[in-house]
Amino acid sequence: MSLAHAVLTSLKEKSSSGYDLARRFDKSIGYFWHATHQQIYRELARMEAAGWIESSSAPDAGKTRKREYRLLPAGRTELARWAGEPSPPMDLRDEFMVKLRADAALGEVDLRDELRRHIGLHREKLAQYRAIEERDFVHGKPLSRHARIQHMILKKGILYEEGSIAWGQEMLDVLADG
Amino acid sequence: MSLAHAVLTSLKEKSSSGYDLARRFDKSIGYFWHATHQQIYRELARMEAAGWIESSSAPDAGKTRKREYRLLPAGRTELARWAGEPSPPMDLRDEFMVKLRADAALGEVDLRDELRRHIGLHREKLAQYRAIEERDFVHGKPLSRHARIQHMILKKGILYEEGSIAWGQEMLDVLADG
DNA sequence: CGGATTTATGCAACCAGTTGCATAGTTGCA
DNA sequence: TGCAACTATGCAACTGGTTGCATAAATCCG
Repeated sequence: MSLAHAVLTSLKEKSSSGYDLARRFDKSIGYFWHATHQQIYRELARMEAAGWIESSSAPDAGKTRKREYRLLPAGRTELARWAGEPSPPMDLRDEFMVKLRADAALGEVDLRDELRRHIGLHREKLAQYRAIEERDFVHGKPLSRHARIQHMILKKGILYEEGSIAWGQEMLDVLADG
Repeated sequence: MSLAHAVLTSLKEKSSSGYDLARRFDKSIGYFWHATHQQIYRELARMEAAGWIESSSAPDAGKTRKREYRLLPAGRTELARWAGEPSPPMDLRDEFMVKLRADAALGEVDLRDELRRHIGLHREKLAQYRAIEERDFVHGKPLSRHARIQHMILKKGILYEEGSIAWGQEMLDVLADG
């Protein structure tokens, strides 16, 4: 399971509350591993019970229930152990591909509008990623190892979105001829 | 949920036993939606209860328990209804990306061997896909709408594998400099 | 002042996917 | 003849992910 370890990584970078983690997730590792706030709270509770992290009322909590979670040495050890293990290659699960195949078999469904919508979504994400790239990585100055790895992770996302857009255009041509 | 509809699509193409479906799954739509034999048998039972498919002892069953499942009109209607609904864009869930990020944060994990292994797996899949492409789609003769759509689905897979290989090479350079 | 939105946490129920195991007939082969 | 491998189906238990809901304080804004 990766969610716990993704959270540990986030906490290594910065001690945070569950809420902050949930938001930061969507803007970083979330490109490759999405999680709802529910899952994150559940993992935090488990990991605290396992002694991987600890928590206390957040410094900026005021009267709220806000808690801050911090990585413990046992959590760091566990993260390193897990990172060194082999991982299965990503498996693709694309519902739209299944629908295309259904259309191929039935020949009575018009998927062009839906495909155009998807291309639009890919364009939006690509624009977001490019904005982050320009802001964080591309201004000539030399980058740290940490930053170069993060840049490559972002690039993987950019590559995927670009590929999806190009492929979508071609698919649109095929559906138009039908 | 898509698994049921992926199975319906397969049955539209050809009435089959659960075992055959499980094997064909890995060689077609399985690129974009993997399923174990367990899941498939469970879906078949549900769909038969719902009246979407029917079954009888397979013609070539002999003394075995082998059953053949067939699509019913209600199943075809359901498949068309579902295919016309909007679908969420695929969400990426790549464990290796999470590990890379852990490495970036910890700076003590060497992921180069694992990355090389992944590049190798992508090359293997790419070779498989290319072999299927040559066998089924590329011999000059004009293709039906059905075949052109299937070809595009395969191309999506090819594009993904090619992108992963190229990206992996670049990532290897970044990890080498560390 | 008061209602809408945002921050922040969490329970409970459900659903989908995975794993381990059991069963039973068929085929290959030494 | 016997046993290993393959075809074929299925149950039960578990894990991970999703959805709906509940709570509660802070902040925004007319």
